[in-house]
Amino acid sequence: MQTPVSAQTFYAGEFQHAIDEKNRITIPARWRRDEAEEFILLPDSQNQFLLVMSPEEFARMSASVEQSASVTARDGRIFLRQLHSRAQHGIADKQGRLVLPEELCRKIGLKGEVALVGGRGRFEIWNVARWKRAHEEETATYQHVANVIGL
Amino acid sequence: MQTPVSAQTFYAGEFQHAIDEKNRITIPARWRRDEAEEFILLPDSQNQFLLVMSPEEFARMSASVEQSASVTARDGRIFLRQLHSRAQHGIADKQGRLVLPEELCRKIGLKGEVALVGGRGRFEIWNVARWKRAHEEETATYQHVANVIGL
DNA sequence: TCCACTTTGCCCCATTTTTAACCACCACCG
DNA sequence: CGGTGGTGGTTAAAAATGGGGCAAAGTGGA
Repeated sequence: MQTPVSAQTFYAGEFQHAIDEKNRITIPARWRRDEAEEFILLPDSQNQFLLVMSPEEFARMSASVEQSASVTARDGRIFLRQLHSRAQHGIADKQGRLVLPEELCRKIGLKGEVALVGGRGRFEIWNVARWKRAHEEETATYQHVANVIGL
Repeated sequence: MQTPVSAQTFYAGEFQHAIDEKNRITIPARWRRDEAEEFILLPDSQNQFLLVMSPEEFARMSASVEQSASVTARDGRIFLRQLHSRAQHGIADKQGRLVLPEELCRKIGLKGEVALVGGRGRFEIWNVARWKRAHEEETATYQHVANVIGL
């Protein structure tokens, strides 16, 4: 692997893009690494949003579950089984667009406008309306912590 | 990392500049390090002003949250999530101007004239009117503390 | 089992919109 | 007056978007 954990990709910012009738989403140019990049698509446990990450990041995530002290070996196995069956491959086309399977879009409610939310090692794709709602809830926590650490 | 904490950049002073219709702000010449410098743009938790810092400084900030004893693990996670999604990359052009995303300007109310306020490792960009108000409030506290420590 | 026929995915091209590089001026300060 | 720093506009490049067409894969019937 070329990227050590400490140099994890950082997807900065938040974007709002269209998703067209063919379920294609343009990945922000600043987030692109190489042409025809490969991603793992993973709906979150509540089907609220779609997690997108590199195969390497996915491997890291799997590994961290296995090593977690707070999860029993049995639960870990079951979790990983589901994790792998829920995950899908996604490949960006030469225009830098990610094509999403029809069913995923329906399940998560991705249509028209979607929000792309950056993060460390991964990013999320949301239905815009739902994202705004979820975002506001988190803002309270954000402000609280910001005050504590003086930001 | 090349810059040790002790050699943190210090942006001295306070400037008042125009922001043009393309949302470009000239960074004071004295604050410039290299050509086409890269910054992280982070709105403060109340959207009162825009924090600008180097990627290194941002990494330091993230790390300090993770290590803070006064924040629970869960709150820390939520905070970091938001921190990373709120932050944006900004690159200065060859004239030494920072281009701000349209939405950030709207959210924080940056238009026409803005105030650039220096600090340790970072600086802030304010709406002029709001800055003056906040500044006056702070001046009282400053004088009080100055008297206490004999400055 | 083989041959239509439909469906889906992928690739490429064209258009519009946005972003970044470049150039030129003005104004202030030494 | 001369250089540096700040500002405004123009041009060129890149990104976002939309649609068309070919090819491979899947389906059903003879």
